[in-house]
Amino acid sequence: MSEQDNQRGPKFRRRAEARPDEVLDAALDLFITKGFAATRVEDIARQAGLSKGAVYLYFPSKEALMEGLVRRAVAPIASLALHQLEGVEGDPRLAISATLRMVAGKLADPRLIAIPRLIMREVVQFPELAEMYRKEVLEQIIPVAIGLINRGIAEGYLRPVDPELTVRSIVGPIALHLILAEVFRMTPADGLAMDRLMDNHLAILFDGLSLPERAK
Amino acid sequence: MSEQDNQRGPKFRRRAEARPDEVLDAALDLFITKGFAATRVEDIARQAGLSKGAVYLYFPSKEALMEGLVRRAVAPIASLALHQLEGVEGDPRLAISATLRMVAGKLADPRLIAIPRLIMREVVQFPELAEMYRKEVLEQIIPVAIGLINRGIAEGYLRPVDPELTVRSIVGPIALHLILAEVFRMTPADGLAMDRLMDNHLAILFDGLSLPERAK
Amino acid sequence: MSEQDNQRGPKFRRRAEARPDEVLDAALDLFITKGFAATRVEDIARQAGLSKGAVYLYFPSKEALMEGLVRRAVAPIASLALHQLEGVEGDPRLAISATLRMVAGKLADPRLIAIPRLIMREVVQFPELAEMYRKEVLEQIIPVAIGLINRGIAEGYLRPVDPELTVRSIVGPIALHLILAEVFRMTPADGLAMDRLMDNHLAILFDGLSLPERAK
Amino acid sequence: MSEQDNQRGPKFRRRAEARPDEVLDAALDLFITKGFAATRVEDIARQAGLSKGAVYLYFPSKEALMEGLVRRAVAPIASLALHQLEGVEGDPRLAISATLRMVAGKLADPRLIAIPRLIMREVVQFPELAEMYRKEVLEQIIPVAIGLINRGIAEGYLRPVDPELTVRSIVGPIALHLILAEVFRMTPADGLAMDRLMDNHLAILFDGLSLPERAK
DNA sequence: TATGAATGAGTATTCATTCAT
DNA sequence: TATGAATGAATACTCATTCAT
Repeated sequence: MSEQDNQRGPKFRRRAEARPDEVLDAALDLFITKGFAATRVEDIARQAGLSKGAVYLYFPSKEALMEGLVRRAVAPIASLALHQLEGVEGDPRLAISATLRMVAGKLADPRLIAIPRLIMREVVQFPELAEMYRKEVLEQIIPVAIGLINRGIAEGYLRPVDPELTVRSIVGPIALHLILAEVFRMTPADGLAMDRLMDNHLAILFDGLSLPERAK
Repeated sequence: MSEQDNQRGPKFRRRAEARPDEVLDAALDLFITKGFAATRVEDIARQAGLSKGAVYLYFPSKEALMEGLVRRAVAPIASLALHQLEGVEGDPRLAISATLRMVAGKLADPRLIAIPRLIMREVVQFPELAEMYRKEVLEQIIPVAIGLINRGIAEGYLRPVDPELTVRSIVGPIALHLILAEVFRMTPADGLAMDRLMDNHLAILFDGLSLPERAK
Repeated sequence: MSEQDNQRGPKFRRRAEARPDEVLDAALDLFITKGFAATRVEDIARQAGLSKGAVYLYFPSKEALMEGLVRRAVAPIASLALHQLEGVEGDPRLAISATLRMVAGKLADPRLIAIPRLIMREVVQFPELAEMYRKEVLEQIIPVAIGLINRGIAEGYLRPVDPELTVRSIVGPIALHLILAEVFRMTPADGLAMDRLMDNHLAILFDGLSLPERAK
Repeated sequence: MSEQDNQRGPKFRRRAEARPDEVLDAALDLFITKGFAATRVEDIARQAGLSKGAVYLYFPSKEALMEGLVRRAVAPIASLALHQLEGVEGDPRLAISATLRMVAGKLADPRLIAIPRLIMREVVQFPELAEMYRKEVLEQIIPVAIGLINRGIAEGYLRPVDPELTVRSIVGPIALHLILAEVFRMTPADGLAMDRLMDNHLAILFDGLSLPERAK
């Protein structure tokens, strides 16, 4: 089999083992761009550089692509934040700041918010995917965060808040910032400005919006 | 002929005036429950209590239903919050608290979050609807909120923050709370607990998560 | 009931008896312009100045409109030519010329070719209409024409031709001229030029295309 | 696996190369038999021996079938008559006779009149098809016929007639004969009798209907 | 493995016809 | 008579999935 044989593919054919991943990449792109329903399997195939029939060699159905997509994304995302939060000592605000800045950085990467966005969009069609994401990602990360907050409270760093609800206060502003940007195209004049958002958010988060009354 | 007679009786029921609204109600229900693509026009018709053909008397296409839905929702939502925020005097934190609690209460009503949820889900298919929502709702409300924050800063109530980004800090936690609940079925053990969320959120928002160092 | 009552109709409401005819006029117009299948009953109603439902007061179905159309057209057309051809004496070529010129004139009137054109177009859907037209129009006229030719032969005016087939030679050129004009938009540079066609046609018809060999 | 196996056996038959042509054959049959509007794409598919979906592999729409039909028919028809008329020498009446008899024979073949009949019927829906037929067929053939007539006149074989209008006199009787037969089921007692028609027509065409006055 | 022709279930939309008013 | 809102059968077209090669 000569070089000519590779005519219509990418420069060189990837090892077959990478195929399912290429299909998932293509599917993710298109599901994000056009939604699940409006994406044709043939589009995915073409974008992945193989034929419609071949997609079915790797995934038994279009729905299986969705599941595969989430399944693939779940593990690395979960471990990502855990390593940041586990085993930190001292002032938990430092850990929160650092982790949040790291997470915010990651989330600005379209490939990484893609999965939760996809789930948010298609949750009515695929409720089991939301559940999987919850179990594999959220329920791994949130308890760690809660533990951190609890420790912060116990050690006198943090006000005695409800840790579970406080997670919303920590992450919510970033989530809303991204939604406004992605869904409604509303960003500050200088773009996504994630750094400025984080500065502003962390300042308020830790020290509050109220101006300390000086002359007390 | 009594009222009961109209229940499901004759083949032809006559113009109800409210028909378009009934159709939109049905469409909203189903679009939320199943998504736009998976909802059949016939389902909408049945749910609205009329025939498939009749839907087309009021709306020229399935897409027009989506547009009609957003268009109908846009005006009242916008005016809702504006009346809360305009013309308030004194400590803006009181206005923010009151408005936020009101908004949070409204958003717990499924009919009201329905539209933004729908837009978030279908934005790739109907980007113009997101834009309409932005113009008619978000760009009406947000500047008022920004104005309030600016006044609060000027009058010495609030820390000198970036008002535009601070809006994310004010509303974000509520948004995330709702997303976790609606999309991922993650609520506190006692349910949506919106009141507790608001208490916790406002405490942090205004006074910060950090415990004031007393004995310093 | 005052003048005001007539608001939305034509200047004054026609006598009700004329209604069916108005409906047929409208139907003919539209069937010719758009074809039977592509014409909506509502279009006919609107063009006739009444409501969709009212059409069904006069005609039980859309197909009945077609039938009514042909039925109405049949009688006058038939009698038209008959009066020209019956009881003429002397050289039948004069009668043929006169009648043909008259017929050609009539056929240039869009309202009059409309019916045969309509039948030609819709014959597969309504074969019984073609049959009706044949019985009521063609089989009335053609025998008279044949009789005329036969007399012309017997009296030594005409060559001994097949009268039935000769009818095609007499009328065919006009038919083709109209088809080329109507269907394929092919007319001489100066328009339909029906007079010139008739002159040319009759010259050939009676005296032949061949140049008489003079010097014989 | 024998030829018989393809009769109607497996669910999937494989690319026959001739598929588009088979689909057009089926479409022509049905369009002629039932008209364009009354023919369902599924009927065409069944008649062509494949599935509805497969039709759309070859033609993007039902209308494209019409266009394909005319496009396919156009070239051979045009060249057909041209070869008859071009380059003939001597008495043009011989060429006219021969060509006309040939054309008449062809037109008696249902497959060949099918296209012009179809165009005549559907011209209001598809005016561009009539135009295509005019350009590709009529405007190819008619000028050649006109040239032949002009030569006949110049060489003293024919009377000085208008060549463009004379084409109607040459072809019209055949056209009308076919219309009477096809549309109105009016044929001579012995059937279509095309030969007798041609004899009668050509006799009149060349020598006229008038009996030469012998005793002159 | 890989292809892509073929299948056929599924759905938005149209429009003749009905009927309450 | 007259209206036009309402009905629902009918149909073009799409696309996930299959399978002969």
